[in-house]
Amino acid sequence: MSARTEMATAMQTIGRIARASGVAIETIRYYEREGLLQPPERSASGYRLYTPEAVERLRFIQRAKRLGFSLQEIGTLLDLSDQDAPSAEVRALASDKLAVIEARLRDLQGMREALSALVARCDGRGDAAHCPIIGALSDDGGADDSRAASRS
Amino acid sequence: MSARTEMATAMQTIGRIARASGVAIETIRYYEREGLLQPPERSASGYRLYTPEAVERLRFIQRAKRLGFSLQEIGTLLDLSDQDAPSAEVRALASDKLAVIEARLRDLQGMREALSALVARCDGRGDAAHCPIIGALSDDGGADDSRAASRS
DNA sequence: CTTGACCCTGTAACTGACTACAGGTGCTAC
DNA sequence: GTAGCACCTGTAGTCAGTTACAGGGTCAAG
Repeated sequence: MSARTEMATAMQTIGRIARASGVAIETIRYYEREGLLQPPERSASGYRLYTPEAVERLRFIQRAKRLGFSLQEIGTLLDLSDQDAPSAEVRALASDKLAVIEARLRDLQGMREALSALVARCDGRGDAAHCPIIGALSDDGGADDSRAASRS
Repeated sequence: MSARTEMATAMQTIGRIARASGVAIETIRYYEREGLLQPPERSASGYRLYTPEAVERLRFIQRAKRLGFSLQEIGTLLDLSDQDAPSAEVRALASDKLAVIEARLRDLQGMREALSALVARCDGRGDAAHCPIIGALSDDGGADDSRAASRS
């Protein structure tokens, strides 16, 4: 195989595509088990032999992960892409995920607000008994601590 | 149960404090194993008997969870509170957590922006091969994608 | 011919916060 | 006196996404 013949496009072992993609070897095998990568060819001795497309597929997975897709969703995305499904399905998946991310954002914004209000109210002097943070966690609002409410 | 004797402030079984706090029985036992709740008294037959403060402690845990603290951190918070430690330590824990939440928020905002840009670019017509979402995940190279480049 | 780097399979460990189950005892009500 | 809950301990399973072995076989270099 000197220069580029029409044949095999320089098959690579798992270690090479791991380095090329930045995905660990074990993770690549895991993705294969999970069905995100179709089983590659094997050499006579059983080594996995990948085409360069495998690196692209791994990069696809990494990008989708960065956008917040789970591996399962990424599997679906790859299937849709492989089968050249209607792009509306891809869009639906993406906008569902967007909605989830936005919900999570609202959640976290609530946490941030509550927490920063507490941090602002605590000057860091005195001790925990008088700390507004502990106070807020200990009891909802200004309820006096009497046992009047005990009822089950 | 002859009316209220002077003694124990109406000790409750685990099932009752579970209902009163909204925390599942198994979870309460789990918190005990994890050291968030100190082991309660036991009846002669070995049943856990809780004081009403246990419900408050469980509510503390729930509130802290809602603010994004891990159980381990909540354990620390409870210890600080129990030992009446300097409130600066509580404050430090809270502001560390705030920083983590803010970092996570920035992360998610990045995801949201990237994803909503993609969703906006896909009109849901045509098929996956021409879907800008798939395109963006498949290859960083071209936002404007000309077919020329990507033949693997 | 022997290192030593690389690859294989299969299975277990890890994190965090639970949740479930098995196998048993105690309590309450009819 | 017997259902049928509530409770006990201890262990194992769940989710997601890896990561780490153990115990081998393969390959290129010296």
